[in-house]
Amino acid sequence: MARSGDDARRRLQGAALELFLERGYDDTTAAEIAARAGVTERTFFRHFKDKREVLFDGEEAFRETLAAGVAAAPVDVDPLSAVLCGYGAVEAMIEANRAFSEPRHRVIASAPALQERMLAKAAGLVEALAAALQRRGVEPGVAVLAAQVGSAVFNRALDGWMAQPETRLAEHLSRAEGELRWLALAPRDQA
Amino acid sequence: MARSGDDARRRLQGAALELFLERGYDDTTAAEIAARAGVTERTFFRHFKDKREVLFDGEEAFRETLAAGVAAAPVDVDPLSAVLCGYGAVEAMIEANRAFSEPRHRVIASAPALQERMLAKAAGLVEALAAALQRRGVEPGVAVLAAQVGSAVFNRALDGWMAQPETRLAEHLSRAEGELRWLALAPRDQA
DNA sequence: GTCCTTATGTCAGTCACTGACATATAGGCT
DNA sequence: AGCCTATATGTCAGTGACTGACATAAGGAC
Repeated sequence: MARSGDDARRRLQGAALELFLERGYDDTTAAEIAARAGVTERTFFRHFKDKREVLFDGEEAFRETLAAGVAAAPVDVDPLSAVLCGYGAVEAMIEANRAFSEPRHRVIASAPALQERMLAKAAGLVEALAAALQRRGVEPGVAVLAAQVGSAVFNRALDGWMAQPETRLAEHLSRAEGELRWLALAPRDQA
Repeated sequence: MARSGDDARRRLQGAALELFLERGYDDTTAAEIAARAGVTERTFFRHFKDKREVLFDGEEAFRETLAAGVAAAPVDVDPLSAVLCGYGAVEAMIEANRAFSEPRHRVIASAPALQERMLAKAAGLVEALAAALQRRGVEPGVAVLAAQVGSAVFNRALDGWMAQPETRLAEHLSRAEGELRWLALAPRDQA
């Protein structure tokens, strides 16, 4: 009955997404997810630290790619640009997963508990970005600031891309970057 | 036995903070908190939606003050400055509560579940800021971006203030704002 | 085949949290 | 005073997330 373990893991993720879409997150029990995946509740909690986590797999790989992207940025660029380089490195990853992340996003948006976890994951990414910046010699406090600002820019780009998927993510990113620069150096404007 | 209800609420918050400091968040049960406050577990959950929430009271008032600060900003200022005006409006509130928020912050930092809730509360503040900006005529997407960036600046200021409480929060704020402007318009720099 | 590792099942238990119902108390009304 | 209503609380039973301890089965190395 026990083969690779990764099979069960994937079945659990699929079953969870299905059930969350069908009945909603709160009305789905871990035991039900496990049953649909053909395993027991205990196995569910061996694969995932808690019920929320079943929707947040692969965030570690994402974080590492992001940090690698920052590390790979040209030595002489400013911190914010380095962060945006990091995000550039994960664009492909994101654009490839759109079909899966769309329903996932809908589920997350419907359950406060999942939104909380998403925010925690995002904070983890910011932390990783800041750490990568520090390795480039950026002062810790400024590194966190740059990482958070970069994250905000990326969020803006993501939202735009969700609304207009026909335009490339990279395009949305540079558009958001432009908005940031306008915001930051427009003391005396307004539409 | 039932007087104002607010008494019990305050006792619960005090008991929770004490116990979390003594034994840690995870090793403290809601029943224990209730017992120390002289009420039952059921009463605890009548006052607070869940165990985490006992440490996050008053965030609603904070959010409203923040939004009011944005609304009260001069009509002609740019979005980011309006957000910083909002934060300026809560400075006094924060500086006054330092004695209480220091141990609270320590507890939160020690428990992942509490950090998650804190992030959720911060996201709520950003949402309120963005909504306030929209009421000033700022386009929704840009409003969220400005709110997040402003929040990042304020976080930076808060960290600085925690480390150097002898300097006023306002001073840290304008310092952080300077760092942001440097970050956003320094394509071609680096220390 | 034996042995070891790993994925899983089983079971009992703790604790967060909820709904339903009973009770007590403060304060207003007559 | 006596009554009445709203509100804070107590009591109790129940669900579901999550954990620790122990048993078992399957795959690979020898």
